[in-house]
Amino acid sequence: MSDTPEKLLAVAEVLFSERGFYGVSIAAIASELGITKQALLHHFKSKEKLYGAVLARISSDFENAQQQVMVDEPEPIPRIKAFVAHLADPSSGNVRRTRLLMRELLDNNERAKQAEHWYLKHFLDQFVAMVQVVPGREAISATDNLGLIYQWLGAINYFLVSIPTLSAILGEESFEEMARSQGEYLSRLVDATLAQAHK
Amino acid sequence: MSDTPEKLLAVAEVLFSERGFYGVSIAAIASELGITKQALLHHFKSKEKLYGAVLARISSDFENAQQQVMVDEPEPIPRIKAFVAHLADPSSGNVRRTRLLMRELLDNNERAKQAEHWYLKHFLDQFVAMVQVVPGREAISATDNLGLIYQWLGAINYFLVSIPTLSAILGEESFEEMARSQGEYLSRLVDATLAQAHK
DNA sequence: AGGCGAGCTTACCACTTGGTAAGTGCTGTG
DNA sequence: CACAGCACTTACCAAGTGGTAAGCTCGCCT
Repeated sequence: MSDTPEKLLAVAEVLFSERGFYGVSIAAIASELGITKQALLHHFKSKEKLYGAVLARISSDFENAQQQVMVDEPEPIPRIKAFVAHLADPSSGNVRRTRLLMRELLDNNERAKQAEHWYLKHFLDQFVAMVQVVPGREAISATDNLGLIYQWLGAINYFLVSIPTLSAILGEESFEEMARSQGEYLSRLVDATLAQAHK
Repeated sequence: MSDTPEKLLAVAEVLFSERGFYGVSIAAIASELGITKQALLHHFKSKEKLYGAVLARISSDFENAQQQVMVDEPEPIPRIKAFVAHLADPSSGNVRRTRLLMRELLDNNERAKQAEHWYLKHFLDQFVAMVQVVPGREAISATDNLGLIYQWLGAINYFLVSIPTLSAILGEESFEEMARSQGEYLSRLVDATLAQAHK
């Protein structure tokens, strides 16, 4: 077979995001790939390390998107909006990545308490820097800016994670309406929270 | 032993919220309770049913809190703020409940796709009703109001779920600063998003 | 030609999983 | 006193878990 490691990680990402670390066996991932469990263990020495490689891939994807928007959009506020819109875009793989990161957020204090490097630390630092160049926010502490970012990330991630449930309880057409408006909701959220910041 | 069912559910809630449905075995829950696995299976016929009972308990807790705030606080906006503050209060058991519900949100489309009654449906309906009585929002569609609520819930839940991670990456003192400001952040979020709503 | 390591495979391991079956002791109630 | 039913136990099970050990085949380098 000899799939590329990229292919292995992509499949593992899908399964881990759908069922979580404990919910997926290495045998299940291997079977999805059409290889044996031991072939998978041959590439990544353990299940933990495979999972870690998946996380590292996601964090590097996010940082690339961040660099991209820094180049594409020079104005601070439109840049933030563009980045928020990218993170919330369900047509990218971000729904899957968001689900996986949410699971990691829930599990990591059990499994990786001593791992001092949190995968998204750099991503968050960059995000804070993006907010701190907005006129009027330079004087605001990094912690307060992070608090703001967490509101945005919370709104984005909670919606993405809820998509299957919302779709089921609202019905297809009501959900579609809500999903279509989501971009506008988020844009307004960024405006509103940035505007009233000078408390 | 003959613990009350309440005690069994409380312990199961703690474990499920920490490690998730797949991460906890019924044997682990039973051992934490000091009873045998089969004693636990005797009360709740299966692991699924035990988990369902835990979820039902949480949703009834939330609805009770909702009824309470309806009585205590007659003014629409202060009522919403009080309820948001309650949900975000880490000193209540809400951190645990939020974690569990977040896991359920991630897992339920796998495990309970056909279960037409979503545990928090009534909670959400009530919440929409709370927003719809705010002056100026009566004319706004339920879907749009739900979109707003999802931003609040996202901000609250994402922060609560992130507490262990944030505490680890920021350090204890920076995290404490952020946590102390959290109530104020949320109050401003509600104000800001309600204020600019008349698009 | 010989050796070597990458990339597998088959065989196996101890352990845990959720769940069943059958029985035991206790506490009513007729 | 008999008997029903609740709460619980021991004994067991098939299926799956992550992981190890050892061997096989191939291309590549000396």
